[in-house]
Amino acid sequence: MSLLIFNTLTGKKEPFVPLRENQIGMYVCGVTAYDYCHVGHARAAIVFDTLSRYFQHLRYKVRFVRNFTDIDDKIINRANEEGTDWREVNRKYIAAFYEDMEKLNIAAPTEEPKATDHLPEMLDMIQSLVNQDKAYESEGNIFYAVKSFDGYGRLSGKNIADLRAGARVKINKTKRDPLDFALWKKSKPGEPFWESPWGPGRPGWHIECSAMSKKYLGDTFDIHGGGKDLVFPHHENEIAQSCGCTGKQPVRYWMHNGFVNIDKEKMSKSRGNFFTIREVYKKYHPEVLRLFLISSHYRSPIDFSEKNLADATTVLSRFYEGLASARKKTAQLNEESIPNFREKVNAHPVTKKFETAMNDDLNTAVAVACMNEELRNLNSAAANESASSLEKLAVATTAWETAGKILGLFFLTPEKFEEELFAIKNHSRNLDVGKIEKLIARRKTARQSKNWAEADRCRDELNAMEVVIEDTASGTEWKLR
RNA sequence: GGCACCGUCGCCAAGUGGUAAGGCAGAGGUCUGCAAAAUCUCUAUCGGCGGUUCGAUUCCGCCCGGUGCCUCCA
Repeated sequence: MSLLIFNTLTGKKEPFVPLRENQIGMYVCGVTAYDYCHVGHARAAIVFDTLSRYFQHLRYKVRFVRNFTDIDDKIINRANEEGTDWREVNRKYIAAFYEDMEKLNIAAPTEEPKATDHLPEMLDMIQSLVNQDKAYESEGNIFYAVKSFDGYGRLSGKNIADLRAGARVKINKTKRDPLDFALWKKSKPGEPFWESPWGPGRPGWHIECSAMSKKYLGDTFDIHGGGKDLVFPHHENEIAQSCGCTGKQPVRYWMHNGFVNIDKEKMSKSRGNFFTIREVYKKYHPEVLRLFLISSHYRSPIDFSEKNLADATTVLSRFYEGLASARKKTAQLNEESIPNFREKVNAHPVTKKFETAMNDDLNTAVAVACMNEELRNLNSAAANESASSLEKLAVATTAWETAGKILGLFFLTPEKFEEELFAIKNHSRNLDVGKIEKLIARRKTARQSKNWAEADRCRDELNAMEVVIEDTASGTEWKLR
């Protein structure tokens, strides 16, 4: 049973074999810091965070690099629009990025390099390409000569001859070939610039990833990830640059996640059909968003909709409630009191099923299904009075919870989750908690005197406020529908 | 125009050459004063037409429908 990963380069699922035993080098394209992140960014972050967590579960040491593009036309434009400095734009949106990601329980990567901190590395690479005649200067710009690299197009499955250069973008007359791309762009007056052997300018977009992945992970590393939209030209160009420079294949496994759609169409900035992550947080819990995004396979498109988020909310609430009741039932047990606890957890059927799903190209959809199935067992066992089964329940609960944590779930206590969910649901309703509690107390009194009619009246009133009550052994509990 | 991908229950979503996971919604039962929660049971032959095969939803071809990439984009 080994891990299979779909490699964009070959178009097939391949057994994953790391370059160095027990150690993985992984580079994921981060964001250009010029605006708030949308749900598409969340998906990419979640996919590769989950992959990293799973690698760690498999006892690999992961060196995870995720960059920030902090110099680019869009950043400069945004600075002009907002009437500030481009550095201020970076500061603002990188801070926002961290806020959004933390709430999604995205773990910090090992390294988070920024393009502008790596000018020497980029200039070195460009120089090397120029020296080898794989890049040329034209009017203060440096372009990569695509024709000099015969592997160009392999990643994206494109035939260079088939590309209709200029079909959608004006042909730049300063290039020798329309497919050539900029390694270095001459700066225009008033733009930020760095000195170079070819005059003042700034790096092209693609070169930063080649330079930074090389610096932090070496000439060849295991995994490079990003959204499908980066396959061409970004990653294609990266291969051309890195390979052109070092003569080595830079990446062993290329992984690309599918898009988040709205009404079947790709969510994107240019279409304007996007929801920022922070907008979503106003109505749905961040962990709900995470669960929703891992409920489909990472390479499939996923349709973002209110119904889907609402369904995910229902499921996650069930997860947390099940976790709470299973833990409550096994509260008097601990790891030490159960012989070979860890081994039992690792050998538990849910652990095995979970690993089988994840080993199949990170099939989180099946992994979530496993959790749903096991939850039924957990709930049944938690409702069972038999003390002899408690040990089993404790093992099963930990196995189940561990699987959830690898998926990046259960980063809150059930109580905290419930509290935050309440806050989100109540945000638009603004219910009077005092009134709710008063009604529950009145119902309690009525029930004690078997005045069912009065008790039901109280409940109807609560129901009208979308308050659902639940009579348990330890008293009446309530939550928002 | 080139190159890819997708079309599975009302909705979401896995999957396999031998007759289809899971979730939401729905129906019924248990439990409950009644509810709720939990639990149990039930609900699809996989866009269409051909082909290959003992057998296809799963492979091949065509058609229909949808999407993506060929510009920046997770």
